Amino acid sequence: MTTAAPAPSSRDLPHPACGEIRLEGVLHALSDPVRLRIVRELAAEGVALSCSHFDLPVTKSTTTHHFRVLRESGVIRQVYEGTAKMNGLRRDDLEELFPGLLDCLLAAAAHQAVRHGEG
Amino acid sequence: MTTAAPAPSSRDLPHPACGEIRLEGVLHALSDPVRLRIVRELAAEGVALSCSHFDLPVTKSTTTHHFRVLRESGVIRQVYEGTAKMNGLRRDDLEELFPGLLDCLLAAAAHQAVRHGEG
DNA sequence: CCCGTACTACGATGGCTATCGTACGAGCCG
DNA sequence: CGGCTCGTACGATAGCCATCGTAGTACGGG
Repeated sequence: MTTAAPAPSSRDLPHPACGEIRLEGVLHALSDPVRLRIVRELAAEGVALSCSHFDLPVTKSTTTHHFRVLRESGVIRQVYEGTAKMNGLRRDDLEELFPGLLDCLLAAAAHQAVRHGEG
Repeated sequence: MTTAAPAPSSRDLPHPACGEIRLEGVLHALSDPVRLRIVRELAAEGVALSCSHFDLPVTKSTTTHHFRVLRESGVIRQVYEGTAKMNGLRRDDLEELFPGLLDCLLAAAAHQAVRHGEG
């Protein structure tokens, strides 16, 4: 079977190990409106999404930059799938490192969104 | 009695109203190690502390800067008291705006501190 | 094989920011 | 008053960072 060897594509991306994820880095990543929006959308959909799925108010170069910041801070995991790059929240890792934090942050963001229109 | 007029000192500092506090700003404020440390210490003590109470690895100028960032982001409240400037967490305001967030962040910071020595 | 789509890499740029040093203002104490 | 402590203001600096445009790579389909 050797089903344990995925290697669907030769391109793979560097992710921080759980022990390397820093709270300050996570907070910094989420302190940008564009990135916070990305994370909120990922959480809402619940599944990995391609970069092109998002309709962001910045160019594609900048979008790439934001996704990289999220990946390098440990917030998301990125995997190539054909030409698409799928982005998924590292929910389990974050939950283990900072229990309850992600949900709390998402709730806070939702709370704020309701207050400032954009329900 | 007109006990409602404090005015203990002519100097008072501008604070954001609750409606002006933005989650992104709070996260950005807490994404700096020095500032996160300040907030953790304020939370641990539970009372307002003077700037000079903290033993930070930066000069006094920089300390002033960090306290201002915390105040302008809505995380702390600063009040002069004689020559000292007392700093207190805006726990109630933050709790109303982002329920549970502050405690969650503090727990995450504590969790990380345990993991990376400094228990 | 050619093309289109998805994303990246690189370089430039302007703005923010963490840091410092020095000089100063505000209150307290002797 | 004179000096002390606390904290600020201002200017400088260096580094980071969000943004863009252009050019390029990787993959899949006709």
